[in-house]
Formats: sequence, C-alpha cells, structure tokens
Amino acid sequence: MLRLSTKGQYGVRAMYEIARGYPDEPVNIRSISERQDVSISYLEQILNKLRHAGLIRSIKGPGGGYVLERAPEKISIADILIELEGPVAITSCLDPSEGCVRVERCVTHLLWKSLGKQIEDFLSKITLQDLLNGKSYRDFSRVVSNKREKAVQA
Amino acid sequence: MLRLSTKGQYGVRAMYEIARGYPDEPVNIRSISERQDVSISYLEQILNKLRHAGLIRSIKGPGGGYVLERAPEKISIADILIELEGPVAITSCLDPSEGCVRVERCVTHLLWKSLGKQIEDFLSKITLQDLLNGKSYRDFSRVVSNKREKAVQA
DNA sequence: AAAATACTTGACAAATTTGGTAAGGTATTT
DNA sequence: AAATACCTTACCAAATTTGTCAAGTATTTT
Repeated sequence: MLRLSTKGQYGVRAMYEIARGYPDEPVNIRSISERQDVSISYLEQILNKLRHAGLIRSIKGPGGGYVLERAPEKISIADILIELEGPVAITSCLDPSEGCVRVERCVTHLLWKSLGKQIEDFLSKITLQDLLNGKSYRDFSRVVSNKREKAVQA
Repeated sequence: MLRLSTKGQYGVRAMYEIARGYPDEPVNIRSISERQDVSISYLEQILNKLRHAGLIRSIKGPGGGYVLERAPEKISIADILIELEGPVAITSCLDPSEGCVRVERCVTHLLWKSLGKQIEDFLSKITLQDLLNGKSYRDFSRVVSNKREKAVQA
C-alpha cells in the first residue's frame, strides 16, 4: 500500500549522488547510472524534470555534469518527489488539479487530508544533507515527533 | 504521489457504514452501495476480503447483512487497509513478501522505512469510532504528534 | 576545426496494476 | 417455496508504470 514509483525513488538517489559533488564537482550521468543501477536513458528523463524545476543545473562538455542549484540542506526530499510525482494526494479528489463532488458527504475526506499533511511534513524536514550525513533510522523518526532536537547525536 | 487505490478507500467507507449499525443492526450490501456510490459487485469483492480477515461477519437471509466482529474503537484504519492493500511498503524492497539485494549500499532504505512506520503509526491510531464521532482535521493531526491528549475537545 | 564528451528530445511499447462488470450459484429465513 | 442475500469465478478495458531506442544539439579541449 502507498507505494512510491521508481521515478521518485531513483530521483532521490540520483540527487544524492549529485549532492556528493557539491559544490564544485559536476557529476555526470554515467557515474550516477553506474553507482545507482539505473539506465542512462531513464535517468535523463528524471534529471530533465529536476533541472526544469530548478533543483539542479547542467554543465556541458568534457568534465561537465550536474550540480545542485542550492546547498544540500536547502533541498528536501519533498522538493524532489513533488517535482517527479506531483503533490502528496492520498485520493484523487485531494489532488489540486482534480476535484471532488462529494466532499460534504465524505466521512473520510479529512482523514486522508490529514494523512497527506503528515507525510508531506515528514518529507519536508528531511534534506539531502541528512542523507549525506548517513542519518540513522532513529534520527529520521525523531524528525516529526520531536522538535526540540537536542543535539544528541549517536 | 503515494495514492491509495479505490479498493482501500471504498473499504474504509464501507466499514464506516457497517459500523453505524453496530452492534445489533446488520447492514446489507445494497444500502452500502447506495450510500457510498460503489457498485454491488465491487463491494462484494472488498467485503469478502474483510470477512475472511475476521473484521466483519455476514448474516444471510431477509434482514441479514454485515456486522462488525469487534467494537468500532477496536478496528483501526490500518487494520482495514492492510487487509485490502497489503502492508505499508513505500518501496517494493520493503515489502516483507519481496526483498532487496542492495540494502547495504542503499542510502535511502532507512528513509523509506522510517516514512512507512510514520504512516502506519498514524493509521493505527485512528479507529472507526473516530470516524463515527466525526473528528475534525485538527483532531486527526494531533493523533501522532501529541500523546498527552489533554481532553480539550473543540 | 575536429573530436570527444555530454546533455536533449520525442517516439514507442511491454508489463503491470487498477477498477471494475457479468453470470450463475449457494445459503438462510419467513 | 419464495424472497432475500451473499459467494465464486471468470473476464476485460483503460491507465499507469517502467522503461528502451534513435537521432539530435551543445560545449569544451586540443
């Protein structure tokens, strides 16, 4: 249930690779392909979207590749996924581009809306920098439930 | 992104209707169909699964219908969705019935696992009774983030 | 200028999932 | 025995997913 498509998954992994070269080492598509086991053609589609969204910039010619447009701590997982898969919308009637004809009568409308917000908040608080840091499972779980963030790092 | 299939959505809405008759009024499939705008054939598939899972019981003959096997506050949304759509698994490699060959190298594994847990916790804390009570958006959001639950009801 | 390297675009398509419908059968109660 | 209700199986169309392929276009280095 609630599965993410490969496009979103690969996109995050590709952005992780590009983040590793930040700020002065362009990462070319072949090395991303090799390190993350994704075909070059498919990656091209994904990176193209992310480039148009302003998350990355491309540099052509020998020594070229992709570079983040912002620092890794300024790019959240939500930023990436929303570009590749659209906004979080548990049901089609919660998709801003669609609509719902039975909202008033719908007993589950608020439930799904609330779940969607929960997910988006979580994904907005995790950045590429967190992935670079190799945060642990416990760290991620704490993100939403605990806002104090006492600098207690394992 | 992260959309729920109609099977899960309809399932929750059907369970809501059945919950309304709890404990002594069996709810027949036709009235569920009419109230929730779902075809009888499709509902039959859904209710069949939920019956085999032990969430509801069926009573045949005139005056028959479906009845919850447990009280509405003992059946969570997670219970229903997991039966209809399988466990929360953001990626296929997190599905217990499948597997992942590159867990060690995967920088996003923990991220997805953590998100899945977040979602499951949320859905486990909301029950059919909450839907019957017509909880507000604010109420749902509070479920996960606030465990104190000061009985402050709007 | 030419060669190497890299990115861009668009068309295409197999496989899977989704979202159902239809027909006929079985069980229970009044 | 008639009415009511649930059960099972088979089938299928459309949409989405998950890519591949071919043929460009742009830039830099030598």
